[in-house]
This record gives sequence, C-alpha cells and structure tokens, in this order.
Amino acid sequence: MSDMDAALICKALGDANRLKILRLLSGGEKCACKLLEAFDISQPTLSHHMKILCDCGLVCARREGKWTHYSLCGETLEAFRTFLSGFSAGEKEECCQCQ
Amino acid sequence: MSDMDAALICKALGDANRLKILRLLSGGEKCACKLLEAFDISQPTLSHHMKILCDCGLVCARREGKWTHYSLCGETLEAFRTFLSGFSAGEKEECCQCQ
DNA sequence: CTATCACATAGACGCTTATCAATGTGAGGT
DNA sequence: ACCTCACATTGATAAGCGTCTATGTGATAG
Repeated sequence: MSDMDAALICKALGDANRLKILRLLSGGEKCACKLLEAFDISQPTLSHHMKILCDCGLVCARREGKWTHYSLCGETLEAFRTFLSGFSAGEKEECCQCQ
Repeated sequence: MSDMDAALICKALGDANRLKILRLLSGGEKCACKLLEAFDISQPTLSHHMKILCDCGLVCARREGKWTHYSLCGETLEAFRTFLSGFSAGEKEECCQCQ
C-alpha cells in the first residue's frame, strides 16, 4: 500500500460520521436506507460519505434492484493495519550538535 | 480509545507530509532541524504539522536546550491499531424488502 | 408510458486546513 | 547586555471539506 492510498484511507477515517458508518457496517452488510436511519444527516450527505469510503476501498457497494448494499472490505482494512505496522518507535539517533 | 481520539489521529494521518514525518521518526528520535531537511516546506509549516502530531498523541516532543527532539509514541500507535481491530467485515444482514 | 422509490450528482455556502511571511520566545554564546 | 540560533505563534490567503437544497438517474410498479 502506497502513502497516497494510506492518506486517502486516513482522510476517509478522519470524520466521526464515517467512523460510525464503519462501526455499523462491522455488524454486517447494510443498505443505504438503513444507514441513513442512524444519522441526522441528509440523504445526499450520506451518499457523499459512502462515495469517500468506497473510493478509498474501505467499503464495497453491491447494487440489487433499487437498493445499494454496503459492506466493509476486510482486505483493505487488513492492508491498512499492515501499513500502520510499518511505523514503530525506534531507538534514539544522533542528531545535531546536542549529542 | 474514543471515536473522537481516533478521528483526531486519523485526521493527523491524513496528510502525505505527516505520514512521511512518521516514517522518518520510525527510524528513531529526530530533532526538528533534521526533519525539516527532508521536506520542501517552511519551518513554520513543519512546526504546525508537529503540533498536530503531538496533540493527537502520535508523537512526543523532548526539549533539550535549543533543540526539540521528536519521537513516535508506540503506545498511541498500538492503541490506534487496536481501535481499528474493532472493525471487521461481518456477515450479510437482512435489510429492506430486498431479502 | 407515467409515477414512484432509492440513491447519485450538481451547485452553493460556511468552516476547516495547509501554507507562507513576519514576528515572538527562550536558551546559549560572546 | 546583546546577539544568534532553534523553534513556536500570529495573521493572511487559498484550497479543501461537510453539509444542505435542488435535480438527475435507473429500476420497479401500476
């Protein structure tokens, strides 16, 4: 996963509403109308958030007739966790004249 | 970790420059002047990014004379990874009339 | 074909954010 | 005391983001 992909995912996660959406989808696949019930936002706003979550790969959309079903993408989540594992607090390094 | 804490961390991570800073700090503690060399941004801009990274707990600052040394906070990183583990792709649920 | 339903898109508005130049601050050095 | 160095803060500006209303689209029902 590239830095650009990761930054996209981070931006997608950096909103309380979208975190709540992910939590709801953790319970399993849900359609947009069910998600909308859990929020005080308008339908276009939810649609906007879903687009962001889908564009970064965290969520998958499945059309079925009039309805759109959304679900978490476990692969992307796992890849992102792996990406984060690349960061780790290391040892002190010599730096400047202060050493 | 609360949703608000997590959203703060996500927002902090949602910038390519700050991701690069974290990668640099993965190599160990570094002072601001060393970090600045790796970027094409001004010193106030770097200071701004460091503040965001410190405020969300991902990075710790250590003053030593004129210099400020920054390092990754492993505890916060680990807590964030744990937070992400709370999300997982579940099973399909009944939803709407389409089932 | 027309109407309705579920969702997406477009455009507008206010708020936040990234960035810079200018200035402030606090520690050392002379 | 004064200056310099390393970094923080301030104020301004442009870009981005979340939200809304209004409208478009594509599928289903009558």
